[in-house]
Amino acid sequence: MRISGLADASGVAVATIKFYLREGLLHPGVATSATQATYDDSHVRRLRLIRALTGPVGLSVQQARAILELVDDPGHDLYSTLGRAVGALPPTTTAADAADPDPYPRARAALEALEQVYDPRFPAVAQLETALAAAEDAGLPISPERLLAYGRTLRELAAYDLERMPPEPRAAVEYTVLGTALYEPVILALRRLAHQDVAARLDLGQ
Amino acid sequence: MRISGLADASGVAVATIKFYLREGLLHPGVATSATQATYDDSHVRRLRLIRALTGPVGLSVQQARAILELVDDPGHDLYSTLGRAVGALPPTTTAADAADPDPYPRARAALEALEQVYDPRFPAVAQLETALAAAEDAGLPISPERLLAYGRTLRELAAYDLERMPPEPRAAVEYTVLGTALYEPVILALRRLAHQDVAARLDLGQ
DNA sequence: TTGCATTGGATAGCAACACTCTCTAATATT
DNA sequence: AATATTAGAGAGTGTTGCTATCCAATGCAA
Repeated sequence: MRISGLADASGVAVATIKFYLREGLLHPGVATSATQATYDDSHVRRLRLIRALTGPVGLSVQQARAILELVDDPGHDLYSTLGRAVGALPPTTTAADAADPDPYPRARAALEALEQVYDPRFPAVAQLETALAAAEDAGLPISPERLLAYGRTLRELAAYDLERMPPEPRAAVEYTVLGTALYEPVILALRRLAHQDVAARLDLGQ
Repeated sequence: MRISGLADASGVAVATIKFYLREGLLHPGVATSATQATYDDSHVRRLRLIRALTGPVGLSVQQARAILELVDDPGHDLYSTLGRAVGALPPTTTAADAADPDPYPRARAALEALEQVYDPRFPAVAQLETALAAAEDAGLPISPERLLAYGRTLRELAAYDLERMPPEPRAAVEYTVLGTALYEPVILALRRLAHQDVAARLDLGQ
């Protein structure tokens, strides 16, 4: 398959495919001459993945590249690979000042209350801190009880996810990394729909 | 307080405040002369909210304006106000073709399985459909069982949220609209941390 | 009251982003 | 032989979220 065939098969414009090649999101085809290369099904699948990440998931090209690199070349332990995947996902946070003895007070309190194992260098800790601070700044602070309720519920979901992890390591990394990214929009949509469902029942009951 | 005082009090640059005024995110101060206006605490609070929405929550200026307008001027029923709020939130989806008899097959199946009340015009339905289609395209389809598990759990969380809704209508709208937007990053961060916690315990157990 | 600082308001500029277009020389295809 | 397509590189485009510059009017301190 040549580039125009790949464009047809994937629904992505030739110019855009060339852009992804240049940006290193898509592996090159096999060159058959100075002006020709052939592409196969792996390119079609990869393009679908790229479009899913840059489209519905809302990643930038940079973030998508980071995720794809992790899938292509995962580390050996799940814990740190997950950490790196989350670091590539929005919202982007900057590392805390090394001199600060307690850079994430809100997040630390929440995680201690939940009795969760965590590493302060893990990006999601900073993300949690930032999100909690933002809610506070906006005048809607999250109470410890609510945080506990949220945390417990989400931990159930996480356990559900990891119980269903494929046994083969390579597939496991793909499952966890892509699952983190791809399932988040589903979770947000379901939460929004659940709110509306509950609100509708309340309105009807009035 | 003049504009430079507002800048000091909020930590937002004068030029940026002017930008928000122009864009209609921030209400004007009270003009005291042709070249002077005074700002008060309501402007400081609003700026904090704007920064929370455009920063950690990741909204564009356009989206933030839509949310703020809803908070300023809510409708009377919670259900439709929530609908409009979700419509302003990412991921943005386009309306389905009116001719299509079943524009959201995946979302419909999920919501029917969950026995949830929903309106197909509600933006989160399209968001769910898009997210489910993206997961499929990327090669990680979400099984009906998983969707059911996610949906049930998130419905519990939604019920928890609405139980704690303030009684006063105006405050209720602010709570639901801002809570939808502001708490989402918290939920994502908690989910990511829960995954890592579960993964760490698995690694240790090996 | 003189003179420097600040203000509101308008306009222009800028850097990042995700493409998209154009061009060229080398090949394929017919 | 004529036409189309390709890889690869570079420049151009439209959008976004500020940021900088200017101006004339005003405030305020000496």
